[in-house]
Order: sequence, then structure tokens, then C-alpha cells
Amino acid sequence: MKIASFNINGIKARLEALTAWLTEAAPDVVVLQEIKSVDENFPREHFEAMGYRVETHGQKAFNGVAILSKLPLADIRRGLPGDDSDEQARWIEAVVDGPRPIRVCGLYLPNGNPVPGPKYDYKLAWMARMEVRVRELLATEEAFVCLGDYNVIPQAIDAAKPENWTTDALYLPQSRDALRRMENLGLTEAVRTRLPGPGVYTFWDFQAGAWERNNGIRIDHVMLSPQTADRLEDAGIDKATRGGDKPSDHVPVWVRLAA
DNA sequence: ATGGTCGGTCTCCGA
Repeated sequence: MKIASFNINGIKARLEALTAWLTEAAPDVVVLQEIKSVDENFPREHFEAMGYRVETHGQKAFNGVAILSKLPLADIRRGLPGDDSDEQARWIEAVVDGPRPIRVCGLYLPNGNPVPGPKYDYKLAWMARMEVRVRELLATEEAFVCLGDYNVIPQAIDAAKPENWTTDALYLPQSRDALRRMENLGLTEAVRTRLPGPGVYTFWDFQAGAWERNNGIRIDHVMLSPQTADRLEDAGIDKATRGGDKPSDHVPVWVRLAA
């Protein structure tokens, strides 16, 4: 079972690059972030023709998440619980209904800049709400994965130039501590486990030649519940997609779990 | 050296 995450930065602009990657990487399940589309405009038939079930949670212009799955999906839930006034489409979850069901939570965590300000407050509040959901899921003892664009740089080795990020919402102690709290509850960060060294990035800014200078950061993560961590066979980052035609600023991250 | 580039509701905003 291969499960992946890809912040595509606009489904309309990324249809070709996403299709090429799907064909090559052939994940069983992929969660997408920043589809930047309402549900009605998402090209679901295109992906259904490729053998995927499609569930979206979109909004106009910004944000938006989706799940594509070759296996049936059940118990689909849209939106992160805990704040009925939150209208940003950043969370979708579903149970992938295979021989060993796995709940897949796809997330687009708020960026949080500028700091200080309401956007940073929203980020930290959102992470606190996510921690509540993670605690609920851990209590059920079901197998689950929370993956997506976390917009958090966990450690200094996760940035080419950590000194450039010391006042940024992606790297401030409050953001990193909130991520660490979820790990400490019992989640395993899969890519770090398999690729423990420095220089492993998932995002290179479009600006200032970040890709050409390999000025990257690692902010897309795959967090495994104890039941799925026991099944982790491999994890990786498809860095080459960043150098392709009309790339996203993020690249896909993936895990392979024992059947 | 205070720049630079994407995508979308497109001459502004979010990243």
C-alpha cells in the first residue's frame, strides 16, 4: 500500500504535472493540498478515468484538499473539528477500505505568517484542534495516517539555511513544539525515520532561484499511528518533480506500508 | 545586494 501527499498549488495549473507523476509513481492513495478549486470545478472525471475514487473539500481561490484512492473510501469527513466558524478548507479524512482498513487524514496546515498576528494565532489554534483529533483517533486504536503540508520545519537540519527562518511561523518554537507534541503522543514521522540525515527537502520557493541553489525546506510530512508505523516498509520524496515542466513549489512525499 | 515568482477571484492577495 503506497500512500502519498502532494501540495499541487492549483489543480488547473498542475493537471499535466500531477497526471505525469501519478502515472509514474502509481500511489494507491494520494492526498492533495492547495487544489485552489471549488468541488464543482475539480476535474474528477479525469482522475476517475485513471482508476481513482475522488473526494474533494474545496473552496474558491485558496486552500482546498482532496483524496484520490484506487480503493473504496468510507466515512469521508470534511473539515477539522473544533471551530464551526472556520471556513478554510484544510482537512479531509476517509477510511481506505482494503483488507486492512486505514484512515487517511489529508491536511493543509496554515502557513501562519506574518508573526505576530491573527494568521499565526490561527495556525497555533489549528494545531491545537488537530492534536485533539489525533488524541481521539489514537484512543480508537485504529490504523491511521495524517499526512500533508504541515508548514512546519521540525529541526535545523530540515532547512538549507535555518538562520533565514528564525522569525518565521514555519520554524518558531511554538509551531515546532506543537508538531513535537503530536509526535510525543505516539505518531511516527515516516520520512525522518527512513531519511534521517540533512538535506532532505520537500519545498523550494519559486522566488530567488531557491531550486537552482537547493535552498529548500522540509515541511510536508507523513505521520503514522502506532498500528501503521509497525507496517512501514519505505518512505521517500520525489524530488525530481520539482525540476519538471510547470512544477509545483512542493514535491510529493510517500510511504509504503506492508500489505 | 532588501531583490525575486508563482496561481488565482488577476493591476491585488497569499504563499
